[in-house]
Amino acid sequence: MHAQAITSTAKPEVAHLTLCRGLERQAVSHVVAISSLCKRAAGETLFSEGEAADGAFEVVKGTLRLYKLLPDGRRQIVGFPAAGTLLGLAPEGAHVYSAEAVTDVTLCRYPRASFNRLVDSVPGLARRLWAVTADELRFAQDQLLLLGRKTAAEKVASFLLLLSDQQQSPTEVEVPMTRSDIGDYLGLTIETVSRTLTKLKRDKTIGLTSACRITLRDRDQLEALAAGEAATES
Amino acid sequence: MHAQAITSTAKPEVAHLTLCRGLERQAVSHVVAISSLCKRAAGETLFSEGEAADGAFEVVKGTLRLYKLLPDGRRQIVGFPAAGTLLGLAPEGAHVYSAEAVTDVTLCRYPRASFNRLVDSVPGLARRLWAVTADELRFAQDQLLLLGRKTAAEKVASFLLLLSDQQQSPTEVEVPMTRSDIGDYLGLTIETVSRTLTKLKRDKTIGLTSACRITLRDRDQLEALAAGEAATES
DNA sequence: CGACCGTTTGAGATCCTTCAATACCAGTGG
DNA sequence: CCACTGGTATTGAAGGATCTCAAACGGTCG
Repeated sequence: MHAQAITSTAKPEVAHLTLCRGLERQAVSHVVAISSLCKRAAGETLFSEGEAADGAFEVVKGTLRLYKLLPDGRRQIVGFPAAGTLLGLAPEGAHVYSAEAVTDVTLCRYPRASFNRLVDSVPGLARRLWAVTADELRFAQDQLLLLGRKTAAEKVASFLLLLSDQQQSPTEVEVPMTRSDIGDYLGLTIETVSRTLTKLKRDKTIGLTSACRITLRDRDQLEALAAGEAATES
Repeated sequence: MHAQAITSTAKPEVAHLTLCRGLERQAVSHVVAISSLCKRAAGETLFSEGEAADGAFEVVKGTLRLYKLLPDGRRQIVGFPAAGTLLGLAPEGAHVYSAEAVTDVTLCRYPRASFNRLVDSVPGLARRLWAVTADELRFAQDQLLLLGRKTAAEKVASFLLLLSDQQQSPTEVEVPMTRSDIGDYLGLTIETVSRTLTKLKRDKTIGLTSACRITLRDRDQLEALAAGEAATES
């Protein structure tokens, strides 16, 4: 809980970063030239909605939460970027969401000005960034379907499968975020999240080793739920 | 209701299309060269989720609805693109949502292969498309907040202001879509949409000339509602 | 006029929330 | 070692916003 914001200028091992995939040797060296490492302890803020966006980031290690707030404090989390995710890419002005560290995180930072020059000078980079952003858009639209039309159980099932995908672990997932984070991501309250998990446990669809460690015992059932195949089990 | 799908190869007056804004004279002529006009009557399908994406479109006239379905028929509308909107831009494979005409529509179509060549050959185009997609992403994230955390009244108020913006009409909006469309856009049922509109009318916040014609009588109140400023009026 | 389709309105049910209490877990200090 | 504390998670009971089901209304078209 003790805040400790470290921003080093040490060059990350940038060659295998997401931003560099598919780039030529020389282009990669340019990316390395402008990047710097940046760390945040769990709970710390990376940037806030409305602040000037002074650059882009790539998550190297750990998990962030990105969220938007309503004036009275209602919160909607729009994503939990993990290692390999680019963020803060497009905004030509202010950040459109806030970013906090869920766990201790390491990031790679690209200052706005040099990043823009890079995009102009490296052929194909704009197109790659376009593709990345288009992927995020697709993901956001899936989330629209989830928030607008799925039930609590379907939402939670979708979320567990998302974690499973992210962690490339078909049966065992780590849940670094709190129930409150999960609720604000799925448009539910913490109580509903908790109750839904308990119900899935009773049904032997999942196992709850601890609050942050979940076993996917019946992946088929979870996938049916997440897909919305109205298979209402008694 | 009688289906009538016309696809002409007549060149649209493409010079002032969204895709061309900011492009040089020669580049514009290239865009013109690959584009074709395309029309759909109200209710007709432009493409369906899962189909191969054979090109991109720009709405020239009219309104579309883009939506995703769950297996049991639950529908989430992800957007109502109107004139000036580009769509089907990014997908390297299948469409990720279905598109239908809400009103009679005119579109400009860019076939995939030539469009891709264009993106590679026109400097700055990829970057522009990236910016367009980033804008859509931002919009989708606002919609996440709406679906996940706003009340029915806040959702409807946001929707009316969106229409007002789209139509650049501060007090009078045309509602071309049905209550069912609105409900599936806001994550509500048609009954709740209708009741909410009736309540806003009783409160003299809006006027309901007819089902598809709404007067914004108290824009401040609508904006306060849409922003989520928990101003619960008696 | 009468049928049709979308909208509005009403009454009751439901899912999820709210409020409140209890349980759990880790860290701290006695 | 164990009680205490603070924070998070779980569980319970009651309430409410929205949904479901059903009927009435209203505009359009033949």
